[in-house]
Amino acid sequence: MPTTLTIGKLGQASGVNIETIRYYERNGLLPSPTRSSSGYRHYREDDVKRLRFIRRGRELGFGLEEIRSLLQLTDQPQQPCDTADQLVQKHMAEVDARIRDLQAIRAALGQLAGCQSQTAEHCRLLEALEERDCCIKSGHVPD
Amino acid sequence: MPTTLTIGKLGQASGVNIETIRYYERNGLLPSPTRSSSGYRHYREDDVKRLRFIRRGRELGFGLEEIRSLLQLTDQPQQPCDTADQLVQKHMAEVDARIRDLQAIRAALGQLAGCQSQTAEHCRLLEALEERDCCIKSGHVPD
DNA sequence: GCTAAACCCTGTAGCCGCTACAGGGTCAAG
DNA sequence: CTTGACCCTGTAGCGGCTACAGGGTTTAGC
Ligand SMILES: [Zn+2]
Ligand SMILES: [Zn+2]
Ligand SMILES: [Zn+2]
Ligand SMILES: [Zn+2]
Repeated sequence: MPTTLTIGKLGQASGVNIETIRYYERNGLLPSPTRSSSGYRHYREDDVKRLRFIRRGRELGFGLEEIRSLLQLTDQPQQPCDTADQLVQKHMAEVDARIRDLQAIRAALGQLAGCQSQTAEHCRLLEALEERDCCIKSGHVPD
Repeated sequence: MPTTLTIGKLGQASGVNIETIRYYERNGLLPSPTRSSSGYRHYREDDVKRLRFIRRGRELGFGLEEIRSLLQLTDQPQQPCDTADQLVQKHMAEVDARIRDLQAIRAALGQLAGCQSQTAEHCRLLEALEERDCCIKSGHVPD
């Protein structure tokens, strides 16, 4: 049982791509690990936890800056957590807004699906995008 | 009533940002317009329509490549429109998937909102991201 | 001991769809 | 004739990765 991990093992253990791990290091989300004499990175178990933290944050849709401030908070357990809670609220509102936008898009697409025309001339989608008042408004029905 | 438009007027008429118009031209979505002797772009009414087409496509969430192929189709009214219809189906499935993902995120966030703890140590969000079995699993209730 | 595969390193560039400059030239109103 | 609004090109940045190229290192098998 090794006490340190190479970047490949860390990737496996955390479920994060190797290139992404290096990217996080460059961006200061993951501390620079110790290096072997030949320059290989060597990680500790803590780094697995930290990476998994980041990954779950990403899965919830948080941005890297938000995750950065959450990570900072975990290092100071006695600090008040209202910034974290505000982050949840703000993010939840954004998610709600995106869902609403997508549902509007989805509804519009539903109107355009199931085109009966065979040709572009009276295609539902194209008429809608061109704002042509043909089949939809004038009641023309394609063969 | 001018027969040609400068890029600024085109932007106003179409609701598309000037920089975006030039970007579309670079990417071949909008044909290169004629130029005045001093190099200014001069657009025709058709270009307004084309830009509005692109804008509505974007509002429905289509990518520029998809819009490019739809634009091609509008120039050939006798062509079959099945590629357009398949595009709608495919895109609608993507939107549905995206909505489902966001709803899962939204539900997870709902569980994490309304944290009662005052400190980071027992913050709902942080415990969840750290996968710590504290308040949630062990039933510990913060003050 | 040697070779081949599997791993690691740095640095750079690409993805999408814009947006924002910097550093110039041009045109119209007063 | 100046001022300000417009226009031009070219380049770089956003977020969050991902994919090389072109090297060096370690490890397993023979
Ligand atoms: Zn029609
Ligand atoms: Zn159709
Ligand atoms: Zn707790
Ligand atoms: Zn909290």
